[in-house]
Amino acid sequence: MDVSHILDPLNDAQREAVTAAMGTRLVLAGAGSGKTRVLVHRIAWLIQVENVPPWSLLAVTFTNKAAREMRTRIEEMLGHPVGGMWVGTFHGLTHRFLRAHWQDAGLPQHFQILDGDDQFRLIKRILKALELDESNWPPRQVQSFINKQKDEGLRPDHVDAAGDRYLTQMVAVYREYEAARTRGGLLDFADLLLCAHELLRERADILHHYRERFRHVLVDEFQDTNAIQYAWLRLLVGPNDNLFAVGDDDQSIYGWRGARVENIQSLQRHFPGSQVVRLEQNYRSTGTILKAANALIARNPGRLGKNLWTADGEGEPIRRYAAFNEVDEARFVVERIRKYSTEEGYRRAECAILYRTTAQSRLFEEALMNAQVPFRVYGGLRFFERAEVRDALAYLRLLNNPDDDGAFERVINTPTRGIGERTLDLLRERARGSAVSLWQAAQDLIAAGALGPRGTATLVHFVDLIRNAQAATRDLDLAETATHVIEAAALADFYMKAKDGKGEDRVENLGQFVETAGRFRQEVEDDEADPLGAFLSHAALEAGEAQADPFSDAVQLMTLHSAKGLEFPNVFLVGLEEGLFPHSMSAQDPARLEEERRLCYVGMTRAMHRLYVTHAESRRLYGKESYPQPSRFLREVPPELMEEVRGRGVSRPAAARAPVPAAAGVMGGGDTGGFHLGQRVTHPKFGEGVVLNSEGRGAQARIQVNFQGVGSKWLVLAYARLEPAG
DNA sequence: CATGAATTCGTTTTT
DNA sequence: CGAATTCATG
Repeated sequence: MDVSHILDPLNDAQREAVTAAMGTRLVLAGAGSGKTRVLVHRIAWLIQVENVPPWSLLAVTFTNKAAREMRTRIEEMLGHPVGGMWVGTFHGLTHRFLRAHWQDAGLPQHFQILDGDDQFRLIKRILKALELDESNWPPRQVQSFINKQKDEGLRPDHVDAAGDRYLTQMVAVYREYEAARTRGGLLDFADLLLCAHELLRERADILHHYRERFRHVLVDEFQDTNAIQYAWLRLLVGPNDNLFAVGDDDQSIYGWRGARVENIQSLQRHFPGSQVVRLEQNYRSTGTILKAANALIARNPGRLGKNLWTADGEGEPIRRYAAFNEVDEARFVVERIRKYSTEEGYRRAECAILYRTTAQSRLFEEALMNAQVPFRVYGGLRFFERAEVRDALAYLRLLNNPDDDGAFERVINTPTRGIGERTLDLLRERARGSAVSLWQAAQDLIAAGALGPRGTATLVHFVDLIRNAQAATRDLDLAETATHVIEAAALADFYMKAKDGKGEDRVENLGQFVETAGRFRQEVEDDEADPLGAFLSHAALEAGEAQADPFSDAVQLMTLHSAKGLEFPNVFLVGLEEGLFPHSMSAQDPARLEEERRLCYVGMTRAMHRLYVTHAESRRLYGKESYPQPSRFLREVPPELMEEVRGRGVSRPAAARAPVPAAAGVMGGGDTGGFHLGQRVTHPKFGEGVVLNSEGRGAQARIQVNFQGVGSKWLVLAYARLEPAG
């Protein structure tokens, strides 16, 4: 077998990983070191050289996009489609597994998936039923509690709430949630893994079968795995010991949603024969960018250790720009982008603006709009998340299973058909009282004549609508069914009449929805027994692309989180200010601060040729002016790698120079002697600076001032001869 | 039951 | 400041 096509494009470390003998391998793949390439080539190596049959391979990723990319690249490399191999996301694969083993897992045959939004609504309904006040029990908090437990593999019975009133109540809600979820024949995202794990754990025969089959398990982005995902992997791999995990502890940025970097260390403990390969040669960035990123991330303790290097040149210095305010920051960035795209021949799509929080995008959107520069913002609503699409989906769900309370609640009055809160409350009460679905309760109340003429009529109308649609679509395919239901419910009319001006868009999306359903039907095996059920799962597991035309040449705007895995010739990392980045919510906890630093590392390593870091000296935040210090991350980059960009000689706007006085002593908690935070002051020895903080009162009062060129100092107010800067 | 006013509350997000 | 959600009123 000629293996040159597999090995020739690889460097030594990559080759070592790809050709490794059987056994568990941990590939620590630095940013831009060819991680996907290694995964793809490893699979090609196993199939073509080690003669591993494709059906004994399982490759798992986090996102559908990554899964698609991996499959495409494998098939390109092999020159033909690979049948039998399982490539997908954790959720996609476990879903497939549970669909095959619904009976063993004790699930209804046509169980459906509860997505995040449905889950949230269900929790709200439960809180209401339990008469818990939402201000004391915020649904978001309850939701994250439940998901956290599940991500740790804990069912309600496993949570030890002894003696803790708060926990006890949370667990009670969790239990009630589980009951409602089970009644509806639903699994949430975490359940997919939890149930798959439990089934493998409890059924030796099934476990044996899958271990025999999947002799090779490969995982991408291993540092992002949570407890249950890792437990599932371990169980599946078992004594085969053929786990090929690729990850980078320095790019772990999802700790807040349950990811455990520690899994990387655990892997080496749990698989004692495992070997580590480091990929440190970077093919993306200039030497300067890598040096800066290395220096930054070196501040984090407890790393596995990795130093990126490049065979290419140093490149340009990192450019740092101190903007007067957030508007100036946006103006500056847009001006540079214009310059690069007009004078230097870069495409606009080769410029990315990366920010910490989504709220920051607006300023850049405005500035780009003013400058008439096309742009694309990532992370908006995706196709299956649009209200009109979710409405149409809810109708399909109701056809599929009328006892789906979530779907019922969503469309009972969409379009408005005169069923209000009071009728709905009666329904809910009845449903809860007799432990039946809302659908069943509706029939019962109609039969009992318990509703009054108006309520009865509207409810009968709705029940008939669903029943008739069920009957009428029995022999129709997916797209025809969707069309029928949209017609029958008069959804298009409803959106057109809504005066939010989005009617046209919405109706167009409905059309696209029908098309999507049609296309799905074609892609799915013809022998799919339950195309509607499969389509609904697909909609839940894959929310689709976030609109926008990926081919247009537009500046890319996104959060640092969504930038992971991408690269751009010109990167603008904006808002590098204390409080914003690192975010104030993470400032207290060292672990979270380290994650912020990794986020910064991820951002910097997205840049190929040029990296800009910007911060504003004054920023309007929540309607108030703030005067943030430059981010500590700026100080953690060696100064010799950076070059300050001066403004174009525009004079500082008066607003930034002389902020509106705030009440003395309020913000810093101390006595400021008439100065206020953010005020510019002069000191006979240290020169000009900005008031940052204060503490103490009277003779003890101290004030912190950040002096230009000197740094920040705490001064005793009584002795410091401070004067307002003129 | 729909509409505008009042109020609240501000990370990161995939499946 | 602005969105998103709740509240009071035709």
